[in-house]
Amino acid sequence: MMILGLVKWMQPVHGYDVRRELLSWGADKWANVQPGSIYHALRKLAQEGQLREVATEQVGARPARTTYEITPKGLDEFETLLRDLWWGNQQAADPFVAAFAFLPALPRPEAVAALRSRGQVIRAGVESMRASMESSWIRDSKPVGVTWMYELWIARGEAEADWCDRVADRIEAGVPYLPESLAGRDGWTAVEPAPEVEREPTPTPNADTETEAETDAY
Amino acid sequence: MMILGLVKWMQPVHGYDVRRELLSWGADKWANVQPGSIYHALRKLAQEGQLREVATEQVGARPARTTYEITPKGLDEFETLLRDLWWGNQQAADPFVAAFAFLPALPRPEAVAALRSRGQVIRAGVESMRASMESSWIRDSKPVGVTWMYELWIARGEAEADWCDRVADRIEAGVPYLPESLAGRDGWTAVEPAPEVEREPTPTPNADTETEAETDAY
DNA sequence: ACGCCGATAGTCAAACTTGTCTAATACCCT
DNA sequence: AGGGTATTAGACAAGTTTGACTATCGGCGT
Repeated sequence: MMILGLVKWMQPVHGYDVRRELLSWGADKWANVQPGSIYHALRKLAQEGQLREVATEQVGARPARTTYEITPKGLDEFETLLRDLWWGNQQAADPFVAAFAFLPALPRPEAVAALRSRGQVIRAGVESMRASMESSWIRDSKPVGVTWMYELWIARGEAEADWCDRVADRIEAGVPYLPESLAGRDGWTAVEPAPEVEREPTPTPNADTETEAETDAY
Repeated sequence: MMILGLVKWMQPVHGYDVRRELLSWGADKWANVQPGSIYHALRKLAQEGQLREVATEQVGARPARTTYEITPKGLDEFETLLRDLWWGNQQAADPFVAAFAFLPALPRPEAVAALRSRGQVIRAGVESMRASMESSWIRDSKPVGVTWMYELWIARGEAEADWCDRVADRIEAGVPYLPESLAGRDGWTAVEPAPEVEREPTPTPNADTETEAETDAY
């Protein structure tokens, strides 16, 4: 419950504020919270007694906005939730890994190309993060934790980019996909060769905050 | 949709088979596919014409089971889906990062302890993965891709564990959370000191068997 | 021979997410 | 002043995921 935490820290807030803060953190990318979910979450939390409605003002004929603040019960819940996340160790779901599981379904040259491209994209992302980490804007207008988070992403990114290259090399070298014991087995026939259009690293829209280096990619 | 791929490779299958295969891959952890979703997915895919119902047998008085196989349309869809995932680069949502964002809400000593513990847990996981990678069972009864996936996890894990230690050191050293420019600002008051119950590193995650993960809500 | 346990196969309602829509106001540029 | 765009707040329906639940069959220990 990110949202609980945000309310705690921005008290009292209305949904729109929460939404903006989340987006400014880029949290829609790394937490599973899209703007659309916020209001529902707020209402549900309020109804569970973890938040309390504090006021409902209306400006002109615009939608009325309701401000919330956290209740002791909510604080409590936040605390345990936070601790669970800090102490617990859960493996995040990664769509790429899922796709990688189907490695043999892709023609070798394409797999190699994809991995190489991925490696590059990741490295570019790492670079751009490193840059914005050093930018003074981040450095002295955001809590240090933000920088540290960047460091984590960078570390992960580097590890992953290296892995991409390593694996690409192996695939290129023709390492067989199956151990001999299963050699005959197929069903793992590759998908049609390739869609002739050569792919370029999909231009991922990025850049929340400034530092708009169009060096794309996360 | 992983499931399409699985059906392609195990054709013809019924839901339960898919479920078992997924669980045997541990895919409920790293893909977002819980057993409960499978049947819904199958029906939806069938209804969209990407799968075709092939038979419905019934053994005794047990629930009837329906077997599916993939259609050309499904193959097509799978192909593009697969390529999107291989080429696209999307940042996976990570609950820990979300929690880390609330760093200042935790008393320093606890944050340090939690990070250290996390580092250890991750290292232990890495070790156990390394072990099962070397085990002959994996080596010659599973596709090589599996080993490579382990390598990825190991690389990531090592990067992350190091990061944990680094950050723990800094927090311990008392590095301030906010830049001076924001020094006065609070609202980031830490949560109650600590629930005196000492936490222990969650039981070391074992690579090929179950690992508990707790649900987070928003 | 009998009861218990785990595997088999799948259903279902509830919870959660998400993208899209509305509709008024503020801002900007010429 | 006028017209276009962006911002402000939030509602909503549709789609997905999930955990909990059924009910049967096959073995295994005793």
